[in-house]
Amino acid sequence: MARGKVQLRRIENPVHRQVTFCKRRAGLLKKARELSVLCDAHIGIIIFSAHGKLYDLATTGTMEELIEKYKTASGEAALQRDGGVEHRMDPKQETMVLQQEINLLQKGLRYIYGNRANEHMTVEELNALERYLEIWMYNIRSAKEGMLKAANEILQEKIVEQSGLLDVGMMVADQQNGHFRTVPLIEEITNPLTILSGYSNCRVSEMGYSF
Amino acid sequence: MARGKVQLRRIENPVHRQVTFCKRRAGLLKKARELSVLCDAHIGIIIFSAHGKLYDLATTGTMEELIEKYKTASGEAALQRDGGVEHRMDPKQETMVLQQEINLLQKGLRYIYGNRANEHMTVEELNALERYLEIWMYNIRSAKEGMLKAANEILQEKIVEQSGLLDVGMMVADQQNGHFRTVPLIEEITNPLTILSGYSNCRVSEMGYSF
DNA sequence: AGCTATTCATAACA
DNA sequence: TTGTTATGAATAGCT
Repeated sequence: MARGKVQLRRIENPVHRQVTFCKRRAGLLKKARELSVLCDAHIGIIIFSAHGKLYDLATTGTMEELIEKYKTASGEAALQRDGGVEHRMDPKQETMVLQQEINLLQKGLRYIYGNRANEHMTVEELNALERYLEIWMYNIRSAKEGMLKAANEILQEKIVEQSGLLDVGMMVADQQNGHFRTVPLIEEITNPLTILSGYSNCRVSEMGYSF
Repeated sequence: MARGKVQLRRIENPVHRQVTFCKRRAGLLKKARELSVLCDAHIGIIIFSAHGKLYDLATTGTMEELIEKYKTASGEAALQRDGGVEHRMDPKQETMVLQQEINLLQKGLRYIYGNRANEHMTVEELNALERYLEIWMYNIRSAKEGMLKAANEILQEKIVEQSGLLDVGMMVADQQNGHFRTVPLIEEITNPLTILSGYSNCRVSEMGYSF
């Protein structure tokens, strides 16, 4: 920033690095204090030097209070507070949320293929991220389709062998009226994450599979 | 800092204050990232706007990790920190870990899909996201495999045993009748990524698959 | 730690 | 919001 443009990479010279660390750290904390005052913001900053020494700033109250607020705001504390069950949303609402989340995932994936230049990451890093997400998407879709398709095929097959006395299909109870209804098959399920995470997240026995 | 020296007090004009908040917040986070890279520092920043909206940055790993380091470094006794197994099995702890994964993924998505100028991920965060995705993939495969295997076994078993007396399919009991366990399909799923990270070391048989 | 020469950040404006 | 520009600030390289 002065007498030479700075390169955005680690300063190799230890002396230079230490000096820069002191100066910029002071600058960063000053900026934070200014932002806090100018805009009524509450700011907490935690800095660990390379050797592990801690520097911190809390413009409002204590760092602990900010951390608590952070945990609440980032959604973690909410689950702990109200015991996990009662606060849960109605299934349909939850489904909508999940669907939106999946849409966002899919949008993100589409965006990757948009081939945008980026100034904050190296090409190698972006490529690595792309590869992971490609693999991710592939496996999600494959797993979803493979699992449900195979499950349906097995069911169909077994039922046919049993001479068709039984109702064929996956059934699930409607929690509202206690009636059974058919579980949507693969065509209706556009959200691979939801499906897999749903099954994965539960023990099968707890899911009420009954054959 | 330009076209007029700034006064270090709250900006009264709401429009000016909001604009300044946006710009200076971006500047602050940029400075933090630079300091982190240049000097090998690990930095966490928590910003609450006047209205309570959260903005955060963790240049290394996750904010939670930095908070843990902070609590240790600042001499506070770490709360309820004990043996790995018990710790791992505690649902609340598990929820915390999973929520961290979710936050990371969502941040990744914001980075990918949203305005890259406003959302930044460090290499460390990207690496963490990569690790989560790997675990995720592994568990999806395990779950799929486990489900199909279990389903096959049970279908074989039950169909032979029951000789077609029972309905074949996935059934769920109404929670009220107590006869079957409720299937926590959607309502137990707080987020797609919440998959199995707690079960990643379990074999299918250990996951309680039973029909 | 101080001291500039420069680059950077950004307040006001569009 | 997004961009432009005139200026005030921050700071890299030296002492």
